[in-house]
Amino acid sequence: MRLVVARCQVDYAGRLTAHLPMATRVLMLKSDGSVLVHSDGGSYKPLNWMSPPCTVREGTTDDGQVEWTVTAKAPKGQTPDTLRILVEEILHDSEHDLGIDPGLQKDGVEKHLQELLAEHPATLSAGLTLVRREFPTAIGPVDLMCRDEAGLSVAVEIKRRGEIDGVEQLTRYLELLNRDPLLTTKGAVRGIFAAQEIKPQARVLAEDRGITCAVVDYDALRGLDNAEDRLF
Amino acid sequence: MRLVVARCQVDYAGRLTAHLPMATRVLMLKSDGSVLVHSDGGSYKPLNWMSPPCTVREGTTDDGQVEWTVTAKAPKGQTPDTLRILVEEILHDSEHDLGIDPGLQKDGVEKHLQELLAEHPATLSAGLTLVRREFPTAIGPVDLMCRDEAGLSVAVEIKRRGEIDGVEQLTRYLELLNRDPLLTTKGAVRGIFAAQEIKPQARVLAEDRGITCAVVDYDALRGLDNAEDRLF
DNA sequence: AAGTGGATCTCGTTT
DNA sequence: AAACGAGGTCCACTT
Repeated sequence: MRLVVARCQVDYAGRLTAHLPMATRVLMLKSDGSVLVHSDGGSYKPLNWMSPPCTVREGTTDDGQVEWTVTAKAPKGQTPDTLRILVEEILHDSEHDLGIDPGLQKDGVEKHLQELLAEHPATLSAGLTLVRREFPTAIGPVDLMCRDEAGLSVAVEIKRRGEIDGVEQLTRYLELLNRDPLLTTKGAVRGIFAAQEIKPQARVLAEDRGITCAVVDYDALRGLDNAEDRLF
Repeated sequence: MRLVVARCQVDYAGRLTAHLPMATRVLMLKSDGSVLVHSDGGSYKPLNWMSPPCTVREGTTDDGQVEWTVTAKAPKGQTPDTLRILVEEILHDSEHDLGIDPGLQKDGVEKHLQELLAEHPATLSAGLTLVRREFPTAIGPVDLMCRDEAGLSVAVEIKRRGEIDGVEQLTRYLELLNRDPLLTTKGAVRGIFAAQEIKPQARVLAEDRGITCAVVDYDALRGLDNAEDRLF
């Protein structure tokens, strides 16, 4: 990774043509050949860039100015995109060995949602209390096992996006759970399908099978949680 | 703009939660408070980031480690997104004054002409039909690629003011396009140089090279377009 | 200000 | 490998 701060002008030709007038900018040259041109503002998107795979060629113009030409690997039969950086003055230039990056862990919302709903099961249905998280069955753990005011067992399946396969999953769980005499003493196990967003098809299927749909307000739950944290 | 290379760990909580294990990365702290965390690879998208408006607070943990907490301006009633950067070791740290950036030029006026002519290619030459806009070549996209009544390919270069360099540009495109057997089955690719105003020198050069000049009546084209809009 | 559609989209997952 | 959908989308333009 090479970090350069320079007065430069940038021209891009590819799907579109674009031009950056001479000004001071940050150039990030990654070891895979990709180049990012950033200004001091805006969002995470660079003013201009070249995505890998691509190659950087360093040259000089007739005037003796430094010129970087970044050429993308052309898709077969197509023409390569090019990024031309004309450097007027280099204000900073440093090279850094970052090593390989272990990469981003997206602790999906699903897991966080499960934690939050385990803390606040009553938001799903009034009077609901948690029995345990990750309640084991022969075909995998049920996200939340709860009990309602009437003492009935309630199995909760949590998804970020509620789609048909999630309903199928919960249905299979309910099938198994309803064979367990310990869970059905007061009556059949109820199912709640909880998600931030429930697709229409999934909702129809769920309701057809007597499964309750619960649209979860993630932000509200987080707020609820934070409010409690502040109390203690 | 502050550029930092550091061994750090990053945690994001917002629409989703995400975690970056301890590793060496580049941190870009822009003057609007926004922060970008980049690795040495991937595309222009940072591993993690915080978009403006947001604020950075520099603190120290109980262990004495540097910790940056970036907090987004929360939408009303909602909980703010946060980005926590735990810094283990700083390998590079520099501050740069970039000034304001003049911003990206995405060829604008010319673009509208291109749209209008793409809608009405026959105004350039009777019987002309559009094949595609921004037809790609190795040295940049041809504004319009068309076909005439005889089935010949026609490359159209559009300028607001037609000057010599525009003719040179179209000449380069034609040179490349005429090497493509798919475009030249019925004969050589023709060129049309279209502009609101064509300078005499450019006209001479174009005609010398067998390129047709077309003076575009911008107002008439707009009228034509509006008339069609009224019909449908 | 809110909504809409495109993007040099990027980034996953599925087919 | 291509196709499809979602995104902490971003971004410009419209209502």
